[in-house]
Amino acid sequence: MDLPTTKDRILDAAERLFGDRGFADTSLRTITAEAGANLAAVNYYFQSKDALIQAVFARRLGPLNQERMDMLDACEARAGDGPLLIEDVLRAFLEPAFKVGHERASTFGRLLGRMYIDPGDIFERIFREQFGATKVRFLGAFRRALPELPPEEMFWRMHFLIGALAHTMAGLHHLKVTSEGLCDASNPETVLKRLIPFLAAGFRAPVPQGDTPCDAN
Amino acid sequence: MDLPTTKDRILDAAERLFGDRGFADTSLRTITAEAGANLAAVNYYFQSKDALIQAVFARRLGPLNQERMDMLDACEARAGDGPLLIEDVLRAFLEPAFKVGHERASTFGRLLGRMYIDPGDIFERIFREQFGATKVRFLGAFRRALPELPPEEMFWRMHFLIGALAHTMAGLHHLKVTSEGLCDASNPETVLKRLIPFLAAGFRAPVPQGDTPCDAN
DNA sequence: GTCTATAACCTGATAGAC
DNA sequence: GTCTATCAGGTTATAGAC
Repeated sequence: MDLPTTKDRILDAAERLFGDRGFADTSLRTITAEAGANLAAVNYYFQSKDALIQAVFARRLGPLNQERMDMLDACEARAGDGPLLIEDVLRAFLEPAFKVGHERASTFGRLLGRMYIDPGDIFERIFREQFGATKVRFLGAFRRALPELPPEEMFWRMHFLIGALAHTMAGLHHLKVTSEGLCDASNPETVLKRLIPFLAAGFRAPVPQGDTPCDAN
Repeated sequence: MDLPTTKDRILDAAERLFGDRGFADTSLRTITAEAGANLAAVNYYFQSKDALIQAVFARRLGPLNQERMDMLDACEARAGDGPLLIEDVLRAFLEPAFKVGHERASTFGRLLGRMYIDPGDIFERIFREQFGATKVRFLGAFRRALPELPPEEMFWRMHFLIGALAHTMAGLHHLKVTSEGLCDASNPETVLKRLIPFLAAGFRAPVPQGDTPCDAN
């Protein structure tokens, strides 16, 4: 077995430190020091700090979103012409995220959660490049699972879903402190078993008044 | 009517810029330039950048959490010995946040959303100092509204609630883009009318298996 | 590929004139 | 209270030796 390359060690260190402290607060010096690499190495392998940030995300987001699609494929194959269960769609979207968070000792989990909130043009681009196809596929699946939901309401509920996901992944430590150790998230399945029913019930909630339903015309 | 003081102009500029770009990415020079003040003024009125960040939060969070408590008081007075409706507890927690976000042209809204995610010891302290009493009061109210919910599950669901709130406030622009302009949140009541039913249904969802209910002994 | 050295710049903070 | 000037230190990025 080969030792990890310098490039990989830099990516690993960056992933952990960005997740811990944020992007602006993590210097290339800190990253290369933790990676046991030279400061100049980060400019040799990547061109700039921004490019390093992009590389950190690209390494995980490609496989992550592929797994989401695969799970959704399996869901739809199983459903055939029958109804699509909202719980299954939610699991296809959430489980790969929590699994990669857990595998990487939750380092990438914090990072993924932070991506949705942190500012900067980089993230707008990362989002467009990495999530475009995923967004379209899941939007369709959510609509198929809940056809009576008006499009506007669907976007809102997906927005709430993203919020619960991002904060749950980024703030698990926060939860442990607040609950005085009662809540433990060392196993991704523990989180999913609670998050999926919560969100499924939210998605199934009656549509608030004043909205035009999909099939009103 | 008096013009805003230099101190207030600095606070206003800091509030806006911190919300837009984050804390580490906003320099004191940028803040004082936007405020039309001198760089040294920020160290004259506040002692340090950290102290300025704290002041920005303290100016709004005190009144915000007081209003939450007041609304909860009114809820509980109305309920008397009867049941407490989860929708009312949620509104007491959410409405003041969205109202302050809207009044301030959503500048403080983005900032408030970011607070939950951004790193650093400052925020842990802000959270402890500003939210301690609020957390205790609302935990009690949520328990009274849903007494059958096990404590662990309650913490999880409050965690999901915070996530939906934070991301909804911080990422409203994101939602507008994703929905291609379909979703508009210029009015706080519009958001609440969608968020409260979604979350209420989530809180009322059946408890997942394997949990010990409150009244199991 | 990996290093040292350094350029060019930005940061928060402060001293001291007015 | 408000300004200029500056300090001391950090940052990214790069040039060039090995």
